[in-house]
Amino acid sequence: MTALDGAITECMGLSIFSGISRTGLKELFHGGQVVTSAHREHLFEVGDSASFFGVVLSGAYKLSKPSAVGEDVIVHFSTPGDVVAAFIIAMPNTVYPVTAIAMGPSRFLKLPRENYGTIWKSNLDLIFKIQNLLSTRMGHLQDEKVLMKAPLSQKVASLLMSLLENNPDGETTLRLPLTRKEIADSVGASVESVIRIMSEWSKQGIICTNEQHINLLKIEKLIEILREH
Amino acid sequence: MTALDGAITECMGLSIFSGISRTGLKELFHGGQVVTSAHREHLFEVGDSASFFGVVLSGAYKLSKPSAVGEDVIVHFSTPGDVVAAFIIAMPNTVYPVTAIAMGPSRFLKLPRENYGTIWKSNLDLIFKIQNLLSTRMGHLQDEKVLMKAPLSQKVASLLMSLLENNPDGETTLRLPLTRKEIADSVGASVESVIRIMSEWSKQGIICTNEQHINLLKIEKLIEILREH
DNA sequence: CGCTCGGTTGATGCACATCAAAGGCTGTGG
DNA sequence: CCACAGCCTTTGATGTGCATCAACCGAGCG
Repeated sequence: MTALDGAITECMGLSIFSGISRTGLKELFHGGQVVTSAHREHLFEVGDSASFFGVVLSGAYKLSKPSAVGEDVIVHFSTPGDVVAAFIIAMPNTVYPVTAIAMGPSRFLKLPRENYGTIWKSNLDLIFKIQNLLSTRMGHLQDEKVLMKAPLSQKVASLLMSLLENNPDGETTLRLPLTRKEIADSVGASVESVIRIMSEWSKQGIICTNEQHINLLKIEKLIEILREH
Repeated sequence: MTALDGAITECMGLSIFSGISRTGLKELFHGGQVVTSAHREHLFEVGDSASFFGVVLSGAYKLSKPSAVGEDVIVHFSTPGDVVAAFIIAMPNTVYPVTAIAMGPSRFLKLPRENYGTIWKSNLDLIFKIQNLLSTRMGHLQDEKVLMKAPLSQKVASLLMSLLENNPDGETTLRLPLTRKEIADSVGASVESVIRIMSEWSKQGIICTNEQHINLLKIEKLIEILREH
């Protein structure tokens, strides 16, 4: 229970729950529990019957789908404050369309699916905030599609810039610990190609990595790369 | 007014409005008007301030975004019964993120943005149906992303198969009139490459085109192509 | 001390894009 | 009625961005 109380406190700061009182959150989170995931631990797998949704509290999870070749494609990075699987839960009898895997130690507020149909659904304001969340996520997918024909460097630059949006102003080091492989899986390229591009950027001092944390030193340069051609 | 009445009748058959009475629809469509678009006519442009949303009545519209190169990328084909721009309208002060262009003569039920915030919003059931619509559309975008690394033939096959979903059972000729260029813009390839693949299929009797209407003669073959490698 | 994991580099090949040219078809204006 | 422009399709020749394969290094770890 104390973990849940802590989670409630954490959630009060999130924009998606703004305007909701502590007791309101207690209701929304009824029957919920905080789960902690180790690095690379699976929260749920594609094809599992969808029995819960929830909120990312700390760390991060990557949502990926297996491709025909067996290689996974990452469709979304879920960072703290992100609501996961809410849209799926809204539909009857569904399975998760993606696998959720922890990137580094992470914490997740796990809520029973029933909550959505009852308590969450009755909060119209919340429903619309979730719809907006879904809408912006779709916007990102569309933006990626637009870059389909663009050179790989632009895809990588675009990914890094979009991850920057989660950062507080001025902070240029991405919160998310990202391996080159994960970048490759996200933009649909091979690790080697991503490495070739990023080590070139490192040489030029545009970016700088340590311990999988990427620091975007010269954002103007990245923007320039996006405009190229 | 009579055109609007006709539109109401047409909409009564749509699953998204199921369970809503004629008078209910009259309310939802208050202030609406039926616009007819000629082939290639623009319904709205990317960047326009979003003043209306609506329902496709007949024909079809392609939703596309301009890429850096100037070439357009098609993000969605909207066919009859599809609700367009509802998610955008839900957010305050937004512009259209895509351009909508008629594919052949088409008809569109144009509704003032105010309706969404007032009448539509108060129908919880409708809101959730729209959310599901958004959710499945996002699912398609994700599926496309998974195919990023797949050979072009699979992307084209996947597109054709997904368009088949709109068809009544047994009907294998796509309702949507599609040019090779549109297919290319949708899967992120060049016209020539799409043509090379599809004319090979034509020779093999897998598909058959006339007047931009594509008939999928051997669906098993297409499924086989999707499973390959 | 072997193991896996993340990063890196070079050599080779292929699936596409790109460029070029041409023919049919439709609509439009002189 | 013809000329002309745009659009759609097609085919061939040529080039290239990136995947693939192969090998190697350092770091953490049981």
